[in-house]
Amino acid sequence: MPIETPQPEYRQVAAELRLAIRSGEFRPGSQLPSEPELAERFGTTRATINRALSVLRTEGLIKPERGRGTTVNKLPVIRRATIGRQAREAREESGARGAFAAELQRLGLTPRSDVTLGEVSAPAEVAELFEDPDLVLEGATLFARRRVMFAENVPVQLATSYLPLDVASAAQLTQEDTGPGGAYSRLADVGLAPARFRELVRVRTPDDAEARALDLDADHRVYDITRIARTVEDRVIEVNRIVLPAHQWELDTEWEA
Amino acid sequence: MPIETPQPEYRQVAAELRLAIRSGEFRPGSQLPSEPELAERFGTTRATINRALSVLRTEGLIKPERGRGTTVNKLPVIRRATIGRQAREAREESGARGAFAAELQRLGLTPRSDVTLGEVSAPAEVAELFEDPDLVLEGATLFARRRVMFAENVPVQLATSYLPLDVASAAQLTQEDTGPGGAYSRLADVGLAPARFRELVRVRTPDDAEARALDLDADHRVYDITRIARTVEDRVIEVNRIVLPAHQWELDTEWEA
DNA sequence: TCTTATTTGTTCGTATGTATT
DNA sequence: GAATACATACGAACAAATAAG
Repeated sequence: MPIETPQPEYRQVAAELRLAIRSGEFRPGSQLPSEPELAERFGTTRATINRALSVLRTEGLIKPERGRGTTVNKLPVIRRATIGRQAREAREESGARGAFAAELQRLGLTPRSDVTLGEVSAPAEVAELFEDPDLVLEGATLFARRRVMFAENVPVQLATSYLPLDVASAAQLTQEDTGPGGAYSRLADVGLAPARFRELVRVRTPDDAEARALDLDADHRVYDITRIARTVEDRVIEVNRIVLPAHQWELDTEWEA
Repeated sequence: MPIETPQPEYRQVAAELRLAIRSGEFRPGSQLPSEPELAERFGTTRATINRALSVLRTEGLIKPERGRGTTVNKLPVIRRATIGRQAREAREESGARGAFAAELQRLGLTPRSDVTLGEVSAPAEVAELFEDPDLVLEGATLFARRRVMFAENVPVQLATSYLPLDVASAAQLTQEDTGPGGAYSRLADVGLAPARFRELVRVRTPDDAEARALDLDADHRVYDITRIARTVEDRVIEVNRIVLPAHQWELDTEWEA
């Protein structure tokens, strides 16, 4: 009979610190005691404390920084509505530009967004999703709108929208400002309104570029979301690759039977 | 200017081993060399190898076991359809009982499922979702159908379906076998067909019970899905809490604009 | 059943590196 | 430059699970 295995020391310490944070002993935004101090307090060595802290770091609860100390994170969990986020009402909610801004305004957070535009060579896994003989090839040229989105100046989302070149220019999406309602409203304006969507969600570790852009460690987890938008005629009109720090987001889907 | 920081040694080792696995040098189901052997091969110590392996373990790529050695995992990623999984056709697909069996049969995997039935005291976060004055209280009594689901005898899903007592008995869901089409078909039979669904998805570490049931480590990640089903009259008829090992599942959602 | 060897998990002590104050 | 703080690495030891005899 498998008796209760006592948890290893670094997990016990992690659990106690987790409780101390939740109970308010260490408040969001405040500093934890240094590792040597914690080692003293828990009667163990710095190596064990360091391992315990790295558990909480990976969970997104704290942010240890060399030379600076360890801070308790403060951002609340952001809820992302999967369906309806493309509805015009949601996108234009309280004057917000796009679904992201609306999501943050609901939490009282200040959104900001950096956009980079340009033609790119299609990654293989994106190209094949277009199901278009001219585009299936890896290396075909697509128009890309890369966005880095911030909440309170903390990066919380990466999104790269890939469009066929003709679509991008027809819908005037080669400009930075997509106007009220965002890119989907512009596509609708030229008769290319998205009619069907599909999202594939995975969880994985961030690659180097993502970790840098989102200020994550290599052992954090991100949602990797691929969204495919089609017109009524079933033409794939956009592929959007979205990366979200997993500990900062909750996905919310509603539908009718 | 922040020059390229070379990755730490344990990450370099992890990356090389990841490649070696993907390239086929170490095949799914086979054993990795022992830690001392790998330490020799990479010119480092066992401590560093151990840390590198724990990176790959957390990613779900390998399964180190004390005394036994380290095995390369073999289960493919399972795709879970969010919408449509409640459609009768999907549930009854190729004679399968329920959506889970259908998902696995599509991959050629053998499903198995253990069910535990009984009345339980409602967890607070479940009770409040029922929005029913008699049930809102923590500790109200609900009927629970707990399922542990296996693919090739590996546990890959936990699901606990909570129902009000009167609903459970009316729909005959207090019996183990829910018949063709599963529980939702039985609810429909008695005029309580679910009409609207909502799913909230989070990613977190498993608790002790989940880790045991799913054979996971404490630093793995799981999807924590809460599904709420309502009737046409908007009555919450079921709350389903689903736990999936994050590295084994992909979530697939399709919808019309 | 008992013993022994093997394998991974954890902890310690120490040392060094890197970033910040 | 010095002090502080976290990150990584090494070597050693022991614990716990397994396998082989």
